[in-house]
Amino acid sequence: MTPLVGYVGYALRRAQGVIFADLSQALAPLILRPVQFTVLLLIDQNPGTTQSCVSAALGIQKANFVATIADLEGRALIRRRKSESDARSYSLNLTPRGRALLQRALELQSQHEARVIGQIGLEERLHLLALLHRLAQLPVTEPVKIAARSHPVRPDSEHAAAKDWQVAG
Amino acid sequence: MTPLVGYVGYALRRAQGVIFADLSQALAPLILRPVQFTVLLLIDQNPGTTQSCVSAALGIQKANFVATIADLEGRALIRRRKSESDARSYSLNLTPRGRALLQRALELQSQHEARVIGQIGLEERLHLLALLHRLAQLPVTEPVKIAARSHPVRPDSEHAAAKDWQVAG
DNA sequence: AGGAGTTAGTTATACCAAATAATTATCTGG
DNA sequence: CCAGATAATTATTTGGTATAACTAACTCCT
Repeated sequence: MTPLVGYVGYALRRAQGVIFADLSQALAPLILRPVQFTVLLLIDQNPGTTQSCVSAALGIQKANFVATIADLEGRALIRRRKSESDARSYSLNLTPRGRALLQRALELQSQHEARVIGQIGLEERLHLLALLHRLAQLPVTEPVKIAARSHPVRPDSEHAAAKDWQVAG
Repeated sequence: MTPLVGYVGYALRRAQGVIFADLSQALAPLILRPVQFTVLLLIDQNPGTTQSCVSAALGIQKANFVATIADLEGRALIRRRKSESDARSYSLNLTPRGRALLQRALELQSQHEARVIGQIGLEERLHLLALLHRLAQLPVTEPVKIAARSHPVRPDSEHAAAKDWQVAG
């Protein structure tokens, strides 16, 4: 029933879902989601960076990034201070607590990568990363949105719900 | 700013997004989304199949599949008939119009795959598919959901500055 | 034959991620 | 100094997914 396995798009989607689930599971004990982990990591490696920088690096719109950063601050994992050089922006740093949590997260994440290596091997993992990197460089034309459906489910149905666009993070 | 490229999860996510966008774009002239394309393809290759079969094959919950199938039927691309052998289910088939559209979609999709090959080459594409297949076989423990944020934004945030956001509990 | 339990399809609902637009405060370049 | 750009925030909308409940029809078991 699934001759789709021969399509790159489908295979990518499947693999992405599995890997994401595994990483989510790995970080769950820390009450950290993958995106939160990467935010901590980026701040750690770029002390004093700003919300705009981090969100841009992750491809997240700054508006949607506010709640994420506010949560991490609320958990005392990061600190936000008015930037000296630019009063509009905040400079972000990890708190000692954030650094400690990141340390534990990195261990869990390396166990996750170890599972990946268990599936495909050390050398093939590097090969995969190279291939994915090349794929990601395919020129992206501006995403044209298609209406969820051309015809209402039921003409008389008030708000026919249900959508069919895939992709999740 | 992105040392994340060395992580399989991140690289997968990026590549998946780009490839999905390219396929979406490719199918846009037909007002077909990737998932609709795959539904048509599966029905074409499994004439008389049911909604449950198709939705299960695609990993979509049957409840969320209703609107998708209703739309395709509304566009006269598929036909739904009460199954003879099981009056609960519908048997699905493409209409001539659906078959014609699928044909055009397949051409556009093969152009899409050609672009993929343009990025990584014919042989490497097969290699990639094999690697992704192995990744997808990583045992998935039941996805443990983590709350989007542990500390919800204040409900009455009319005059709430960022620093006022509270730690819930 | 007949009821218990199951399955196909449907509806309604809730949740969450992402996109958009508008606002305020601040910076920068001519 | 002012016009325009930028950082952060808020509110809102949209789209995908998950869940529960319901109806109708099937299966199995005795």
